[in-house]
Amino acid sequence: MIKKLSIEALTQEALGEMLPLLDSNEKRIITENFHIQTFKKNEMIYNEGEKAELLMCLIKGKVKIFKAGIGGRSQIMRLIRPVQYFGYRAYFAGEDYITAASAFENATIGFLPMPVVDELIKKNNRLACFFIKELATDLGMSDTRTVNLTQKHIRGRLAESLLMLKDNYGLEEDGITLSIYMAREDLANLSNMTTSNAIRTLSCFAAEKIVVVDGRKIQLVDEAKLRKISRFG
Amino acid sequence: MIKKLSIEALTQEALGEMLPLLDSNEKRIITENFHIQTFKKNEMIYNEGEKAELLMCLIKGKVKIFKAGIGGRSQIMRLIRPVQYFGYRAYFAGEDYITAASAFENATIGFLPMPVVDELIKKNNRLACFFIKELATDLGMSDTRTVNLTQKHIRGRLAESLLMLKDNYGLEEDGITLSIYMAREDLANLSNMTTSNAIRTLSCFAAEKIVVVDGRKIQLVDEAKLRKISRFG
DNA sequence: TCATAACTGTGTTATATAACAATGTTATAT
DNA sequence: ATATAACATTGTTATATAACACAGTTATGA
Repeated sequence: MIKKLSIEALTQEALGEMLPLLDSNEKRIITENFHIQTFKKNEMIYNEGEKAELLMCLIKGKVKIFKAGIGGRSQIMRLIRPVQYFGYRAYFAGEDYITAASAFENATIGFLPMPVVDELIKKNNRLACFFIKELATDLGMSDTRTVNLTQKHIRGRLAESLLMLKDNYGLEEDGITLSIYMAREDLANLSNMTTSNAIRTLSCFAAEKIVVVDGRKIQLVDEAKLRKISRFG
Repeated sequence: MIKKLSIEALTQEALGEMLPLLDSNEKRIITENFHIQTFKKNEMIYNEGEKAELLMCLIKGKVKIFKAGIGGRSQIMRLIRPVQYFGYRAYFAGEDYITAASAFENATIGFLPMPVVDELIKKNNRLACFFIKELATDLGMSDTRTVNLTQKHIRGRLAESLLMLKDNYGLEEDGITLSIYMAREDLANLSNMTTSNAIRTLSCFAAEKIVVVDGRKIQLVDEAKLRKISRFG
């Protein structure tokens, strides 16, 4: 579907929520500076420590933003879905990247140089407000996440992650299967636990009929219970 | 010093970093809508769940932003110093407060209704960019904090906190005494550990001649070592 | 189609840290 | 000056979870 579209159409697609905020001249500026790139599953999009110079827009696929922790342990900070923007925070803060991003599955990403974005927001206040809202929302989620990851027990953290995956990527047509298929290791990195414990705890949930697990396919059978465990489990 | 200033002067003071970004008309609008309030030590400034309607500016004193966790355990998210803005994130995100704020010591705070801020931002792009930068910086710190609190061991977390306190509030004239005097419980809430462990670990640091502790007065004797422990201890 | 690697699953052990308890110390208020 | 409460300290025990090890399973690619 998307892959059949022209570059122009892809650019339009990539404007996403920003589209209604732009006039035709601004759209022209964007189109002229925009480029699109595809990434294979697990391919790095940017690395910790690199200079941040591009606004990125996920057009297709899934992307994970993560941070290397102590001893090679990585922590998934957030997951991006189409059409969402990412990669711009560091530039706005005047920093290099403090996170890394990789394609969780094959992905199509649009890029726009941040200086261009900067020019645009200096003239278009609604666009500036868009970024303010994005950042404010992300900051709230990050703060909530900090407390969840530090204070909840392992069951609560996993339950929380499963619910977050549902909110973020939704379910298959059957209405209970998570639309994202992740390795146990990623589930662990998302929930701040070891892979072994992610596996064990997920098995527990399955034994308690809260989820049905078939390989990487996870069905949320008893969402109410999951929510209860997430609140305090 | 500050307490002798007029309301007008206090307002000026409260504009802080925003001041150079404003024209005289904007300053007038702010002055007309601005009000100032003092808070006693430990007094609540806003609570979790309340509607967020005011931009706050700490003119004098210290403020802690915290979040109630599981079982009454509270997590200090960040500490505010003069002149810094806070309390605006939730409004921008269209949410109610997800954190609470209280005066860590007697504080003077300026308030400006967020709708006024919104109006100003819509017309003054440099002001909008100011908030973008603030939010982007805070988001970066929050992400870093998430990994620090979840992955570092107890010594590393405490060391990290001590260094953060130094960065945030600086040192007394002697060049080694932290300018903030906090209860062990607060140090614990900052570092995601129990009060007992904050006390124990701080005693350890003292025994290792990394710090000198005298009640709530903490001297950073060996900052290099503290930094090393923070990186991995 | 076989070899290799990546992933999943399970059991065991070690350990960091919370939980609890009890006591000492220092502020605060009357 | 004394009572009361808040805070600091120390020790002990319990426990959640990491660390490790090994085996089985499923992809991957030559």
